[in-house]
Amino acid sequence: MATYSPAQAAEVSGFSIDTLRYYEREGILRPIARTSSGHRAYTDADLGWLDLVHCLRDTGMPIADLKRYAELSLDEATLAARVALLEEHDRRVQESIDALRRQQERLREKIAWYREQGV
Amino acid sequence: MATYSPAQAAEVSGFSIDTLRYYEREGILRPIARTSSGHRAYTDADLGWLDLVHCLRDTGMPIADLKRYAELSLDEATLAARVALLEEHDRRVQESIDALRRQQERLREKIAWYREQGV
DNA sequence: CCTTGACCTGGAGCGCGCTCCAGGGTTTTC
DNA sequence: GAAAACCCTGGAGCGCGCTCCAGGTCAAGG
Repeated sequence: MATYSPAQAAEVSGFSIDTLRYYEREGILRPIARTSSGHRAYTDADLGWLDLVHCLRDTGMPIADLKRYAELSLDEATLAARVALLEEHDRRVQESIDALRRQQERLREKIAWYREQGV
Repeated sequence: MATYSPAQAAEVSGFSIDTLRYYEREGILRPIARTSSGHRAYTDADLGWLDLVHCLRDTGMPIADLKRYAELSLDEATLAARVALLEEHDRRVQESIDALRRQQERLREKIAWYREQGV
């Protein structure tokens, strides 16, 4: 199995090296394997998880929730709970998309109104 | 013209009293009229502006941009610039909606994958 | 009158999510 | 074998957008 240096992991995942360390400290990443000299060696599994983390962060999941999800992932028996968590998050994402669209509609009405005033 | 106490303005606008004062300090609200005793008296025009502010904040416009917009509003001759600013913002809102939808799609694929694994 | 509650100001504090730094080891390149 | 590049740790700092506080003024009800 291939491993990745911190710089490579940052490159692939799209997070900065500092952010990767921060996530590890926060318990969002399980402790990353180390080389004999103590340098981190990220695995494909780590990068796969980081890919999901990116998706969840981009959709506004807070760090604290991500941490809870990561803790659940340590126990195989929590699969259903994890799916439930993702589905709950999906609902919240849908709500924020809807809210955004509603406000965008109001914004466009405002612009149209300006246009009518002869701008 | 009706006026509104800080508490009423907060009630109507949906911002807290502290936030209203903060916005005034930041120059997002022009200086609010005062009663003889120095208490703020918000006008209908102030509340109308706050309504737009709420829309812009809800769609993610930063405080700094809002301030620029407010400064433009002081000069009648900047109507076109203001509309341009709103349209630019509308584009950014559209982009974030699109990004959110793309990530939501990935999230749903992940959930579907879990489901296939027999959750 | 006196109490109660809303309001005032200037400035400090906070929660979030990073980001940066000092001071030190390691590994790669020439 | 020396310089340059990369990595380590613990902890401080930061940008944003509020939110709260101390210490004081003002106004309406009983």
